[in-house]
Amino acid sequence: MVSKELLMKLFPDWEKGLYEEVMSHAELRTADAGSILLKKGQNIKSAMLVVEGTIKLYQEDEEGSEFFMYHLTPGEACAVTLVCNYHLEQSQVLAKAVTDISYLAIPLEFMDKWLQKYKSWHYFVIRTYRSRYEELLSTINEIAFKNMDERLEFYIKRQVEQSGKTVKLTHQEIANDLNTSREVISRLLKKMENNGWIALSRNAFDWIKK
Amino acid sequence: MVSKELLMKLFPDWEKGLYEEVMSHAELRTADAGSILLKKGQNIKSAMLVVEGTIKLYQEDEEGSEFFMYHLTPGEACAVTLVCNYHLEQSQVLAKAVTDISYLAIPLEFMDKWLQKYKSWHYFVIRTYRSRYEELLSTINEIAFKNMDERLEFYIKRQVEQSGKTVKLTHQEIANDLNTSREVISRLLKKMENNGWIALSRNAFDWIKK
DNA sequence: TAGGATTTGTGACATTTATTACATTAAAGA
DNA sequence: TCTTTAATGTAATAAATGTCACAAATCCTA
Repeated sequence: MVSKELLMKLFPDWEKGLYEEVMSHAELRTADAGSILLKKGQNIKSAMLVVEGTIKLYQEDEEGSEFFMYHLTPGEACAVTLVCNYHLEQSQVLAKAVTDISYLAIPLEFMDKWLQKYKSWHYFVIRTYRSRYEELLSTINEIAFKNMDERLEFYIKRQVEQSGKTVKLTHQEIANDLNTSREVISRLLKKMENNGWIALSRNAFDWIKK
Repeated sequence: MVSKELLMKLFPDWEKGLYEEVMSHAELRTADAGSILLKKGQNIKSAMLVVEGTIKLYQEDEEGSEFFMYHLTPGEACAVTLVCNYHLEQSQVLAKAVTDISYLAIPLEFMDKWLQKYKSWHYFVIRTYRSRYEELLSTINEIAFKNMDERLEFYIKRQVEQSGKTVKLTHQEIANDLNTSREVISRLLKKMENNGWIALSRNAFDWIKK
């Protein structure tokens, strides 16, 4: 069970009654770093609100390649799971836990009830969609207009925002997120090191620019 | 002024009172084919609901290149204009009329009022954001995973859905929408013609595949 | 209908990214 | 420590796309 205090901290704009409902109907689940929370094509069974840790959202293609879109952090919700009219709705995205996480899983039948009942929930859903829409816009901005060196820089900065100067990712993992090859990332990281932007080590590097 | 009948046809799920409000507060505006309705960075002054014609939504980069994302057709609304908390909100996107259009312009002060007052408006906003989010997902799917030949095919199919088998666009215009060069498009279209997918002519071509 | 403007076709070449192939290095176990 | 595995470095080459240059076709207008 989640405490009301925690809920109020994570979701400060909710109505009183909504906290109570969440406490009685949401299940607090945990998942290990690296585990897959939602797959493309999988039926959505519950809404997902992040309590602790970081989740990465991906677009998945037919062959199983994954393209990183944005992070979800505590107090944020997975937009696609919030609006499911019928139970057979399938996920369009892939969600993976980056760290060990805990999240609230809310059965879908409450989604429509709460939309009817709580204004603050309605606003929460709208704000969630709006902010995810904006994340996708900036993702599109990157891939539509920029070359891999700039995209990598943007990508690293987003990681640094999430988890600090030390980025604990292998070149291969970064390559997968950006849908390119490991060699390309190795070369570009080496160039960044030569420029004094990062300090490379094994399985990780530090962002030291500026 | 718009008739209630038209509104009911375009926006069938609204509440009675909402139709009245729209009729008294929305301004029906027209714009010529090709005109720009919203620029990146421009202050948003009113919400935009399409009544007639087609609008194209673009992502714009710093140098002014434009990348096509999706169409808006009658009964649809421009998501970014629907949720503006304060009046200084700036547009993240570029909106252009493809055909001569008419649309409802609703002053921003009503956005929050109607969210408070009309459930059907709330649902309308959520549905709008959800469907635009999904459009962006499929746009990302194209640019992240596919080569230009497949992207061009996808692009043409979307045009055909909008305006029929005859696509009235120059190679240069298509190149701008896909952020590539005219030569690339000319070559790929020529290949499609050789494959019997399209019939080329000046300023336009026909999609004849299948 | 001649001349100019726009659109399209196409070759040559540059750049960016992807692929292949291996060597080297660091970490993890046995 | 020695072995094994995973991660990284790097060159050579291929493929996709972008750029430049100019010809040809089509349309528009004087």
